Amino acid sequence: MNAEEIRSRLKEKGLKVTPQRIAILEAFYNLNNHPTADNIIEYIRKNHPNISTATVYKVLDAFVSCGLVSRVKTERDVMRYDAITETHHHIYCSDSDCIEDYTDQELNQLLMEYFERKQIPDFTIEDLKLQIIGRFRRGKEALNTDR
Amino acid sequence: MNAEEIRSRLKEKGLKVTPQRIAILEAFYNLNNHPTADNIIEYIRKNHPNISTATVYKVLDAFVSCGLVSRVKTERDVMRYDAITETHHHIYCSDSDCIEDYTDQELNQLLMEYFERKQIPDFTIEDLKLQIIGRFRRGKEALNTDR
DNA sequence: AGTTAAAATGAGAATTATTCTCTTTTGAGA
DNA sequence: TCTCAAAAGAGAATAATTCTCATTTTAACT
Repeated sequence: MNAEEIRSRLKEKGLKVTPQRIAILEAFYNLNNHPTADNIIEYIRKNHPNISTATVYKVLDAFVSCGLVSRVKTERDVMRYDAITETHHHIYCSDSDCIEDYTDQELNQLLMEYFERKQIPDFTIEDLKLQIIGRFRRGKEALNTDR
Repeated sequence: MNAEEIRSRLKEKGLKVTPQRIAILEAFYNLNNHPTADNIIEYIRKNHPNISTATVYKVLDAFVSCGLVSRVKTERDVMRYDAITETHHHIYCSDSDCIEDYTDQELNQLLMEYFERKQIPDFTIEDLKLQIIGRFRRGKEALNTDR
């Protein structure tokens, strides 16, 4: 994902292109997984030492509003963000803060079919996200160093 | 759920029975849905005006540790708690902070069967929670005043 | 290229939820 | 009843996020 692609991503969403926004969106594509605001600040400060904290939060809000990224629900009091926009699910390690993505079209299909049969009265579903909570067995664990 | 039942709930979990803990657990059964620490504080202060904030947080942590309640993942920076311990899912209104419960044995079954077929390598599933995100249509909405 | 208005940024203060510290009190078993 | 570890209380401390407002920048329009 180069700078030009990032610019056009921003433009597509009707966002003004600023160096700060480019840096932050770039951070998403370079940081492994589900970063916190702080992860992003730390990352971008390497090359842009004077982007302010407030800006990062404001940009993140803007990105969330336009659907460029989404917030990840967690049990902790730090917000995490996700730049994957296609339907996917999350694996939450219960012995660390690691969150991994889980994408499987079959699961999506299964859920869609289920809710076609079982309507929730007066409710329109916009998204379905499965939280898969559990733990990785030792060995594999070392490979999952997402925070 | 009377005071005696609440006492024995606490004892079952090996927790010391204190008036504060009784009040807080009682609050869960009287407050509608997925309260925040603040909702609980507000509620219990009516009858126990001098329970401190720190105590409420400490008690909530204790309850979470012993599985009496669980934290609910949200996109906001307030923690919400849930006293339902059986497997269930959550309906998140995207236009309010309302979270409703969704319980259906068939869905649980469907998910279990799916993951029996599709194992996640080196991962042991402890819980599956579906986030059903969307919005209630007007009319019904007035009935869903969970914050 | 220059002008302009609206939007974005930066710096730091402010706020909010939560946690910590430390002293006092209390529950529950001996 | 006594004892002591655990729990509670008060308020300070912390951490993440939001706010304020003066300054700068973007992008559309000459």
